[in-house]
Amino acid sequence: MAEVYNPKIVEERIKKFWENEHIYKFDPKKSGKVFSIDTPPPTLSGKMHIGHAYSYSQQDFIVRFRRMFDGNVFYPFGTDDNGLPTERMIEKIKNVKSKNMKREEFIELCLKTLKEITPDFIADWKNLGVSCDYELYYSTIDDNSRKLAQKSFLELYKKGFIYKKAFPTLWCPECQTSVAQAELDDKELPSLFSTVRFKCDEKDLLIATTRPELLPACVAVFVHPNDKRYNNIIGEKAQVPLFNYKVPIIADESAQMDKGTGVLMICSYGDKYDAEAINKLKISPRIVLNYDGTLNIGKYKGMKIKDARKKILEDLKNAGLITEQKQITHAVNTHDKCGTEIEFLPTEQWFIRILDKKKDFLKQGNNIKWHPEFMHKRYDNWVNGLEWDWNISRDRHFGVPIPVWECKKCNEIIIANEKEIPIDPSEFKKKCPKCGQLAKGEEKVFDTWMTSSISPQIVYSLSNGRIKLPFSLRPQAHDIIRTWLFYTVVKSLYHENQIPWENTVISGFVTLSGEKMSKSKGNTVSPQEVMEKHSSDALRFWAAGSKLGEDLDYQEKDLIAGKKFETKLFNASNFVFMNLADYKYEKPKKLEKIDELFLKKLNNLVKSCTESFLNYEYSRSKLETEKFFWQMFCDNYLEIVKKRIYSSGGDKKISAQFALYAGLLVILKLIAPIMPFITEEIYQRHFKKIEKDKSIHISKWPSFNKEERTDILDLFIDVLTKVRQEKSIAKKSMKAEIVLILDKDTKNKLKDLLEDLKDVCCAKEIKEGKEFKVEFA
RNA sequence: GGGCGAUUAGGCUAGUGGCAAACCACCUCGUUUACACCGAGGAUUCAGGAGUUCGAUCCUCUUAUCGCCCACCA
Repeated sequence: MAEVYNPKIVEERIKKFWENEHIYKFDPKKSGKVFSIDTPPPTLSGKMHIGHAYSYSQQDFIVRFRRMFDGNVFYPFGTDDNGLPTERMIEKIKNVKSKNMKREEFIELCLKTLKEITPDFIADWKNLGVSCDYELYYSTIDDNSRKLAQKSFLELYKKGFIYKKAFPTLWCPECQTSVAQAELDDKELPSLFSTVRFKCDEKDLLIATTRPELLPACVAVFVHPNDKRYNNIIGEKAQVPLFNYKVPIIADESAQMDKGTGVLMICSYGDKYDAEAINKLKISPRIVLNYDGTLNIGKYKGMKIKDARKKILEDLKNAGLITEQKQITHAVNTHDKCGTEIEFLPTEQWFIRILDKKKDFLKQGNNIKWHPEFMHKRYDNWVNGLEWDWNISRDRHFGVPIPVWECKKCNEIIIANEKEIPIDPSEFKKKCPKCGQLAKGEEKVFDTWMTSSISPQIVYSLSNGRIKLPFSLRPQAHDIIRTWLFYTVVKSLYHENQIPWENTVISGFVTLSGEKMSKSKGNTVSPQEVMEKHSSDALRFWAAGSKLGEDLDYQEKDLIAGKKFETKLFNASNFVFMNLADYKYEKPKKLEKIDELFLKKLNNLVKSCTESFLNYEYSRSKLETEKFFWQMFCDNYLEIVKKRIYSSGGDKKISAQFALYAGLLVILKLIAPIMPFITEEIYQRHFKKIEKDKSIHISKWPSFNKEERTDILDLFIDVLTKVRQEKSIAKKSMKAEIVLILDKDTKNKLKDLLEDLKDVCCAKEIKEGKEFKVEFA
């Protein structure tokens, strides 16, 4: 009984081998070109999910190819573990609320928890065979990252790109922090659209709203200047119901006549346009919301927004102030981290100026090569739609502190000295150089993207100057084009006045029965279970099944296909080496014609796969190699040379053995980036003693010549197929003996291959006749 | 409403200006000197319309459906 391939044991062993032998260790001393990767640092949140497995596999295909092709890759690994996502995770697993804890206490808990969970988290990446140099490691909260993030702030501040401003900003009442435009999601939510009775000179002025709780925040009423219904009251005052104060009625074109009643209520602050209008008209705002999303006014004080809305509607109704109500659904902006509806609150925040540089960002985008190209448009689309400068401050605890002090007396801003970073300014006061008073340290921290957007600079610092900026490649998924990718471009432009990387490859998503996977829907697949059940190689094989940027449906049978491929590779390799027992690893004096043709075909495959990989088309390469291996190598070539190997000797046999050895090795190398474990196992078992490279993954990518003609072999296969067809029709065994009749032309073309044709067709004789025919004995 | 993408066999996906493809599933057969599996063969397919072309699944326009991103939040 043949040995069965056991991926569970093999993959574990191979993984340890790579680790112990430091196969993927970056060698700064090695000369020549380095292919450098700005690896995405996954957000530390429990476990790797299938989307990670999908996109990290895809980037690893490319990197593994480059390692073999270019000889040296710089492939670091980091974890993104600060800021809101990390806080939320810690709050969840430790069942705490950061806002209820002392800052130092919470930070300590975060750091301690991270230490506990990080190794297990990274283990998933290693299990998947992602070939990073895990010793080139960073965390976005470690000393070096904090230092570089603060340094980035100091530099940009000095260059005038950073400002602090009190401004109605996007605010999440759940997380109690300001957020950035890029952190907004849309949600379709049901809402009650109520028409409310305002008064103007004792006459009703009807205004429709979904936010009655903002009535006390109303500071003005807009009507369209051309709206005949309201022309006559422009300049007069309207009385706000329930709260009984007067606001001006102003003509403004932003009021659309066909929406609601055509009268628009301006509140501080209902949305961005309210904020702009109030700012433009220099009206003083009426702030009715607290940071925690409760109201601060009258009898509604302390109520949450939704409760206050209910209560106010009730009170309006009781006072007969509602004329109409209908249920609608409308899209609202929510916070992508927690799903809470976003509010606008005036707070002091730090911003990086980006709105005035849109053209430059578009230009930078043009200088990067996008794979696939259409992802570039998404970037342009985002840049064109920017409406806010980048808010980089968050009112939270666990993040990189903002290295500034502010003197309350003279409003002087004191930035940290570059020598003292990383620093937490909230821990002590600093003397104001102007007035000598003690200035208070900033308590806000940076948005996590402030740090991850300098990932190229962070990993550059790990390379001791061996790497050049820009990097060769940034791989990532498409959901963070507007954040990670965009912000990295911003930083590189502002700091180094260049693009961060020459290329970017963007992965798609994983779906299940056509639907996007998400925890809330509960339709997720655990990559850990898939690896356990089907092997990491099979998971990667599946991930190689679609192109860059394309979504892929998860189907278990694809995993089974990968597993079958492993079995086939394993068995074919064993079979080949069974037949190489007496082979002296020498070249034959003369190659048999068919062996030569087979090697030419192999050459063409190498050429095509190399071109595909260079073009980031790993799926094309995988498909071609898979087909070649299964059909050309196993089903045809092995069958063709079997008899020659079994029963002949001398140079004829050596010729076949030579081609088998070379063929299998090349196939293994071509598929090695996709399935690193099994190819390594076979290499170690059979090839290592001859090839000498410590690992197949640091061996040289097969070389190739120009495209070779193989028509004769194709003709040979055609004839073979036809013979098999005849046997199938006749319901005969493939081993049934025949007499084969070929037309003169065909027979002549195949004259050097007739012996092989006889062998593989089990033909007693090949005769020349009028046309193709198979005769059974 | 704007942008982008997709639509290929029963399912999931490749692909090409010139015979439409792999895998799984299905049907028929064969297999014991690699492969409790493997092999051989078979049936079935380019969303609809118009245009460019000798020729379109591929290029252009258009319609429809689906997905993603953005905008809309009175």
